[in-house]
Amino acid sequence: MTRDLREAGLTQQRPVVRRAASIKDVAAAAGVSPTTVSHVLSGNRPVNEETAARVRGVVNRLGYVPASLARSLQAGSTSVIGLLIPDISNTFFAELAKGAEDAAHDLGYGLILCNTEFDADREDRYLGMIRSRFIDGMVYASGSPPSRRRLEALMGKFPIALADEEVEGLRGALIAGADHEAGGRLVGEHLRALGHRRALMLTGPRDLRSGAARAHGFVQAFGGEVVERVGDFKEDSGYRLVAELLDAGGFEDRTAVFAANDLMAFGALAALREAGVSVPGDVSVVGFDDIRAASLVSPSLTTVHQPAYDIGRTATAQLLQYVSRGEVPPASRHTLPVELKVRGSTAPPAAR
Amino acid sequence: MTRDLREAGLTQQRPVVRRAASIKDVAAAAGVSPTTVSHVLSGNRPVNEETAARVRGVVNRLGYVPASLARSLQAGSTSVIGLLIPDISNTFFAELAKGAEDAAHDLGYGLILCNTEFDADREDRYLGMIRSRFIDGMVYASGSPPSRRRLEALMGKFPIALADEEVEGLRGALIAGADHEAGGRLVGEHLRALGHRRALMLTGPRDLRSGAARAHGFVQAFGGEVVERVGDFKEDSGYRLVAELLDAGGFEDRTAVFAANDLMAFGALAALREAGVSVPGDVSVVGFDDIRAASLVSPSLTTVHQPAYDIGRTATAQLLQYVSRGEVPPASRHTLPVELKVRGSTAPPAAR
DNA sequence: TTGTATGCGTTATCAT
DNA sequence: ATGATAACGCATACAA
Repeated sequence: MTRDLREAGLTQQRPVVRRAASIKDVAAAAGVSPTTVSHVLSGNRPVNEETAARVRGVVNRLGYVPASLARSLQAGSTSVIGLLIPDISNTFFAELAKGAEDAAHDLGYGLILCNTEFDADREDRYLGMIRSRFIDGMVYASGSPPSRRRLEALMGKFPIALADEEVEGLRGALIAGADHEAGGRLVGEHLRALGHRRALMLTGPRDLRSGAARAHGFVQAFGGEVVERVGDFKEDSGYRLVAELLDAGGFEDRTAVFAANDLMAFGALAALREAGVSVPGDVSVVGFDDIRAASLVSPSLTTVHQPAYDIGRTATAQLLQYVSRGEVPPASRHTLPVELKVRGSTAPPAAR
Repeated sequence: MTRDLREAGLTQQRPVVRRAASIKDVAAAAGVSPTTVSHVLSGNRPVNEETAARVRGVVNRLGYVPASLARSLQAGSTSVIGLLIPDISNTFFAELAKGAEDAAHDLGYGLILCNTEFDADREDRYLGMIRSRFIDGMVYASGSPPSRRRLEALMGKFPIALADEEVEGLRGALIAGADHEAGGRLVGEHLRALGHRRALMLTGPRDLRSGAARAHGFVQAFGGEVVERVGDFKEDSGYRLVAELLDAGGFEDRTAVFAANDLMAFGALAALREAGVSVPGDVSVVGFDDIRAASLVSPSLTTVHQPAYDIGRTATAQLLQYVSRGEVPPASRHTLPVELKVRGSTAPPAAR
């Protein structure tokens, strides 16, 4: 339903924006040079108080606002950076984005949202913004494999910081991320302490370091027998993987599932419920991320809390520290602590 | 924990970014004029194929990418717009942002994320981006009251579209939003049909049209006795309002609560649970928005689904339709349909 | 088919 | 204390 009020005469017809006042217009109206106007506004050099007052009057009267575009061209930087993420509607990335935006805003930078939907073309287009120097830097929070080579060529030439996800085989990067291995370890210890000995692990795509680290920490600390299945971090894949195993009888007497993220854990939960398997009575389920929904589902999900906000904030703040000085950030890693949230989806295995 | 790998010698020392190649550099290296380079790249006029090939070779060799900043200055527009929202970590706005980003991307525009945290200063700073013409337009999705006058001055002068929220007293705007009144009506009818006659309504801030519309539709369709309490759309206020009423005995024999958004409904749910009031046994609770968590809480929340993605997408697509032609959008309203999601938090009132 | 000159709006440099 | 001029990097009107 669309209603156009124009015909109702409720709005005046002035479709085309008229040219905004420029510094020249102000200068002419105030009887001074553009240089003086510039200095009145910037305070970069002393101006006679009377002259300044006159200029300010004209500025107000004309509603003059300096064109930041021209300023950027002259300065060689835009004070805008990009944030590249796969999916803003995933609360993990939304929190990360919030941290990034906060950090950017604090330092006077704007943030362009580059939502890729895991689409390589889209990612490429956004990476083009940094090559065309429309943005001063990029916080990159998506480990989608196709772009690694592209990223490699950019990094070192342009200021890029990695958030959350290490990209396999990428050297020399500034990165802020959670301690994935410790997270996996916490889960392993928790399940082991509860008495579980046979587990199913749902991993993320093979080429993501974070996933490997989670798996490694888990397997090591758990000590028991672990079967791995590769998913894609989406709810569907968690569902499918578990359902398939259940159907094929491959689940056997496994009593625990560790999913590499909460979404896949939700999928696993759904598959188990449909199959009439009780959680945590028959099988315990653990996720990773601690997105908001994790504490709301029933049973509530035991998971590893990732400091998404801090990851975004740290990556951005670190990046800007270098960007603001016109430098490319050096390789360094900022590891943020994780925390195991024990909730209702884990319990000791049922006695057999 | 921060580890700097620089000292480890793992990265080469080239801190400062060297000047990128410009069109002049390409022209000189190819032995042609900048004009020709420009035309080879833009295709705006025919160029001899040999010349063009030579130019392209140099472009590749030098890694030349046109500075979009300079292009924007010349063109008078940046192909970037802003999206102003109060809180990206609220899934409603995250979905809206996704829709906006999709629409912007489809039309070749970038989107600057302006997260205000309901902070007026922050909002002002972001609105400044449009005055300085760094962005070509703004999708405004926050009805925080302090800025109405500021907004009024901008609208008509700059391309702004309102998403989701009508700002009270603002005329002449392009707006895309849900059918709030119909939503309220659906809830009223639902509760009435279940047999409820006395309800508590938790509204949003007084000066938001959407809230008023929801309340109006609800009160009218419900027909019974309604007590209203004003909240601020945050979970806390839903909790506080209900807890206070419960403590003061003001809840009386009310059997239903309609919160103007899901967050407040969650708060209400928590307050009722703490007071030992069963939902939906003793009291039914209804929310508004249908954020992801609504279907996950226990009991799952009956609520009105708002098409957040569509709202963001529609507002943005409409705005860009005018922006791309250098026009200021005319007043028009795009009303998107809502849908009642009946879940576990509503039931007939207990017989007394 | 190609080149020259000009302008976009600002700030820095160099003069006065 | 103020101004003239150049430069940022590109696109285009005009000329050849």
